[in-house]
Amino acid sequence: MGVSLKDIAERAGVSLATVSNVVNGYRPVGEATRLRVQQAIDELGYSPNLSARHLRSGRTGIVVLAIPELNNPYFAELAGAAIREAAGLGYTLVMEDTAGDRDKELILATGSRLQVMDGLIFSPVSITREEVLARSVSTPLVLIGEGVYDVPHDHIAIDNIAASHAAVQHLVSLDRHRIAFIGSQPGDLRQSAHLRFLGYREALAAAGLPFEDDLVVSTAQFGRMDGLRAMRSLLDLPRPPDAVFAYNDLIAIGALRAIGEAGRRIPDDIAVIGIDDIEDGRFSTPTLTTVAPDKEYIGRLAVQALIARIEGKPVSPPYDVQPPFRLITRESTLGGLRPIR
Amino acid sequence: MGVSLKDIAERAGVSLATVSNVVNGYRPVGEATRLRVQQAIDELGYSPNLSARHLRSGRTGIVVLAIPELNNPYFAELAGAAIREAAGLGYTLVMEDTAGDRDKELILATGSRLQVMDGLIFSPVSITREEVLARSVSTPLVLIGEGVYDVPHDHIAIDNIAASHAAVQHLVSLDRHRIAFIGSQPGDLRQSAHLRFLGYREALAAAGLPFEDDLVVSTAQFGRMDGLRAMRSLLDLPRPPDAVFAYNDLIAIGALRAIGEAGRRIPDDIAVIGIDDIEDGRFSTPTLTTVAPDKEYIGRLAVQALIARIEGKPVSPPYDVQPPFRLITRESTLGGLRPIR
DNA sequence: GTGAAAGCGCTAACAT
DNA sequence: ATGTTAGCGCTTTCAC
Repeated sequence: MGVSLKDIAERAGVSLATVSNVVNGYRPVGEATRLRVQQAIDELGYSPNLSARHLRSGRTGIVVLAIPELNNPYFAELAGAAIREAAGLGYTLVMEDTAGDRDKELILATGSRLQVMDGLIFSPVSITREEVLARSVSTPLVLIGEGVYDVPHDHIAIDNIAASHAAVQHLVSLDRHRIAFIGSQPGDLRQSAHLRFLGYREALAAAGLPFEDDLVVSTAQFGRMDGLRAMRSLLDLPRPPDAVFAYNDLIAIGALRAIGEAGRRIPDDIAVIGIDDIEDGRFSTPTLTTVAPDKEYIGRLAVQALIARIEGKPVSPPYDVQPPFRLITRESTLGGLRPIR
Repeated sequence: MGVSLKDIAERAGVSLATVSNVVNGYRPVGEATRLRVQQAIDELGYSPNLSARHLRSGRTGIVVLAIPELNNPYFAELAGAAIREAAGLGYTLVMEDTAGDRDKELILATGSRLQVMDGLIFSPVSITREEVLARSVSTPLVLIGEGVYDVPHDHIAIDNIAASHAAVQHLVSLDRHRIAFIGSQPGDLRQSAHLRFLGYREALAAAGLPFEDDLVVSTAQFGRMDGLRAMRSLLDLPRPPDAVFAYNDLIAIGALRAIGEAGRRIPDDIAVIGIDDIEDGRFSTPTLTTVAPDKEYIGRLAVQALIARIEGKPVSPPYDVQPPFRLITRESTLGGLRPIR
């Protein structure tokens, strides 16, 4: 094993507790003593054994961020912000890719793995509200995204209905009348798909446009290939849409490709909008109009809220935060060639 | 705290050691006893406290994967494979984004944080060979990528010179004579940029093509925006290139965009090839020709090698593995419209 | 096949 | 301001 507190204590001729206090600063230490101890630490190259500390204190210093797809740049960008924030607050963030798998999600939510982590930031997709409610462990839990609502935990998610409404409203303002939606889910899998669908219908209604079943396509996953396939089926329709609202940017990018392959022009024939503002969409051809949630904000806030709970700070009721979003218009709806800044 | 071994022991009327053996199977346990213990475990919902186990065993069960950019899909894809492999072998993988920062890399390599981790998988970019050699701690280290060579650690990296050679050779076979390279680094920052540059020169020489200083552009980072800017400067040349070999796919995608903005055709006017085979390039317009390293293989192998060292398995000298790569031709060099399978 | 007990390194309550 | 000490939950050696 490495150098321990005891080694330092002996070297500096002080007690264990004093060394601990120099390291952690829980109690004041005399200047002369501190210096001697610090010197011993430097000489011997001491660094604390976290397992021991955690065994003693009952905390591990580990928080878990569980997301459904590490491959999705949306989550990768969000995770980056979360990792930095956690590190800044003295915690280690471990990422867990659930792949949307029900069993994995259940294990995480009910907390069999809880002995390892102080808290969990969770973006569920397959799990139900009841299953989260049934959770018995007291490890703090912060939910992000729209998998589950109305549970007694901090929750951070953009207003999906409003965001979708804004997206579709943008297409309407461009005088599109046959607006498709890609990404609806059969059943309730991925709740946010449903919410975004609602926002879509709401905006259609507000614009006095009819709703057409044919123009809604569900997808198995939420990746580029799903968008490509869905768009192809839309293009095969007797009367294809003149605009597409995609559940997310990845799907939208797949749709862009399908439209291009079919020889249709964007946005002249078909305009496309997504949600997420991933970097791909800023550089695609054409560039992708999107609704941008503040990922940095979401990632940091989730970590802050979680750690506040872990450390017993807030007596407040669970937060329910709706982070800001904004419409970013680009070539896929506005047309033209708009050189990147 | 949760349920402990002691609770189980009392409930089942056996000793601590017996419960431990049921859980870990180090020693045989009588069938009847095992059953009683197992029942107690199930009833009380016991799961071992890892901090205690690790304190006792001197291991943490944590391995760290340190990469320079979590945002780069190449690393995100590789990380996914590594996380799964680690989990399968009973380890927790923690990701650390160094952002290529020298200080962060030094701390990681010299091992101040070592008490927390059993081993490190490291993709260095700013650190030197000497600094890695100077490392005093014995925590196993596996290097991936080309930051550092000839150090006494397992090392996994594609043959960069050969990969670059193959890429440039492909452009040559398309009868391109003015082939540019984007991503060279001033100084030795990111060694692989230098190696890919060497492969580029080698292929030019092999084809009997002259080397032109003007056609080599260095970039600050390795992202889409860097590729965009570099390509713009190339387009401003009196005699722009007729092909571009980019350090990676992200840069290549930025270049695609710049070429499109300038109204040139791909590949008719300028052909583009990258390295990495990230998903973006499979769906871009045009789709991107690339050299594909086997990311899944690299991620899994790195974890396997590391854990073998941690568990003291191999007496073998450090591996130096060159994972396979292959050329994937797409529209950005072949032209046409090639519908995605 | 099973039990008793030492001790991993640390923190915090209790002394001085 | 500093020291002493009791465990946190577990693995493992030594007994039986």
